[in-house]
Amino acid sequence: MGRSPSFEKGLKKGPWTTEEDQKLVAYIEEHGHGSWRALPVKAGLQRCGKSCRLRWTNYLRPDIKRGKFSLQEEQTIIQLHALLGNRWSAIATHLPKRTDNEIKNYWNTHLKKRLTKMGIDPITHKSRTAVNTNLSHMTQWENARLEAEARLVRGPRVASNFYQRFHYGSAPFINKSLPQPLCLDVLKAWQGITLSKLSDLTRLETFNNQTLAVEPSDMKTENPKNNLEISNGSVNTALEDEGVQNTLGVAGDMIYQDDYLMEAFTNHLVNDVSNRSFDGGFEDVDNNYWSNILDKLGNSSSFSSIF
DNA sequence: AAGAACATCAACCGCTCCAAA
DNA sequence: CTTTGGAGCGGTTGATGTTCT
Repeated sequence: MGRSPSFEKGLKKGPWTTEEDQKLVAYIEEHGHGSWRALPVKAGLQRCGKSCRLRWTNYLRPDIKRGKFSLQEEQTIIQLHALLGNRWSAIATHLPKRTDNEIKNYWNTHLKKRLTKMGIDPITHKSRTAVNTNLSHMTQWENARLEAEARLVRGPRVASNFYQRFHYGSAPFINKSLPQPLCLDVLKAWQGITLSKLSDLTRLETFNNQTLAVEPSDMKTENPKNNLEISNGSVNTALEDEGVQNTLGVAGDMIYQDDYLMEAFTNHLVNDVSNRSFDGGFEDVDNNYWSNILDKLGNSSSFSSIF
């Protein structure tokens, strides 16, 4: 837009000093930021408005949570990234008190590398290892997701439409007068269910005395695609008794761990929506679709009963 | 101990979006 | 409808810190 770079106006660049921070905070606390462009002069800062806005939104704002990301935050980022791609601001809206910049940095410096180490393409979220004896039964879910993503990621516009239509309900065919159940709320609901059910599973380890082949540390950190092996049929029975077998995605003799289960659910969701949208147009995916899933999640959390 | 290599993250740049004129 | 300019987004840079050789 032809705005002059800050250096042409003799404005300061680089790291902010404590004094500058204090000036900015003091001004905004008293007057609000108002026009960012006008703010620096009023606040007595030799900075461009853009620099002030960035400093405030990414660092000085009082409602910012700093420090290490929790496991749940990491999971949320990975899941949302699988769904939304590099739309950091959209991802940030679902991580309270975290900034898009922080999430972006965290993804690039930690999560991306971790996924790569695990053999997962951080862009497509596809497993790089075609053959893995322990994962062979996951192929169906993986394929379903890939097919769905392939349709969705034909171009940024398609992906963008997908997100905007489902998240914001901004498409003209959606009745804006109704409250919009959000697809990401569905994901959150599912996440809540799987996390609670994993607590059940942990309890079952001691209940059954036939331990699942997993250490607590494996359940939460470096290897989300580790499987929980059921050591014998009695555990299966116990799971059925608990009513969590289907919920936890038991397939054959395996149970998917929480992270993978979340991803599997996302895949089902993307696939289901994608199929509907291409078969009958986006019009088919409206409030009722999300309400329906939320209802089903409230009553039953199995894949088969939802999709 | 020293310097090279790598990791982290605050900050910047260029671009797009969108409301207002 | 077109133009303008403010705000925000995502990619990238570079200063600084940490680890490795």
